[in-house]
Amino acid sequence: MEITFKAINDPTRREILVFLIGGAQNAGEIAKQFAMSKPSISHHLDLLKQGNLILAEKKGQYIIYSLNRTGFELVHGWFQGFAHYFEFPKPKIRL
Amino acid sequence: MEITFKAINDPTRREILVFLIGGAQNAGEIAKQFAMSKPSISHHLDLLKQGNLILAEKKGQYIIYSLNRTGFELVHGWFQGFAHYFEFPKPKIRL
DNA sequence: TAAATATTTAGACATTCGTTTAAATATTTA
DNA sequence: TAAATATTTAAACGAATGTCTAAATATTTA
Repeated sequence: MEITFKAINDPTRREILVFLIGGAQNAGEIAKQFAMSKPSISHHLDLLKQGNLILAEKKGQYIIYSLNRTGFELVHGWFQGFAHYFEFPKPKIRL
Repeated sequence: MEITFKAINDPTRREILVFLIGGAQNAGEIAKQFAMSKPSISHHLDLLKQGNLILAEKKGQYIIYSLNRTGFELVHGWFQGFAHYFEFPKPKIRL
């Protein structure tokens, strides 16, 4: 919980997550999207992984990162309590 | 956006939000819930307010805090993109 | 096996964050 | 108007965070 919220807190990490909506990518491709050193991105990927927001799969010399359902469901679940309080309007299409 | 995620990042602030699901409360009543000084809670309330997660209304010498839809909708909206990616299961009851 | 490529780990450093105590402001009550 | 109550603002400080460069590890290719 704590580590998941922490992972989401950083803007670069949120951008990484949004980038991965487009599909799984290796660390190098992810790093290319940002004006930041590879070690920094590597560190961000590590925190996202700790928060169960992404998965890492080694493929040869590459590591492929993809979105991980687990972390998102955790946060989604936490927000459900407030959803009831506010009664968010029903989405038009299937969630 | 940034300030809203930042506000949600801290565990004490998340607890304050959950506490307010039970209804609006003044700063003193909120502070009572935590083993922490009042100025600390006051600071947390300020950040939550900045993130549009709570509203503050002065009532005599008290200040009444309540949940603010705005911030929650902002975060909810951000997560929608991932919801589509994962297709979260439909909730059983109305959101 | 040596060189090249992909990625992480380690260490350092400035900035941000959460907390505290003390003081200030605002409102109510005696 | 003076005292009491509610809350915030200010200043200080240690801990956590994000970034960098340099070095290490793992894999592939020549």
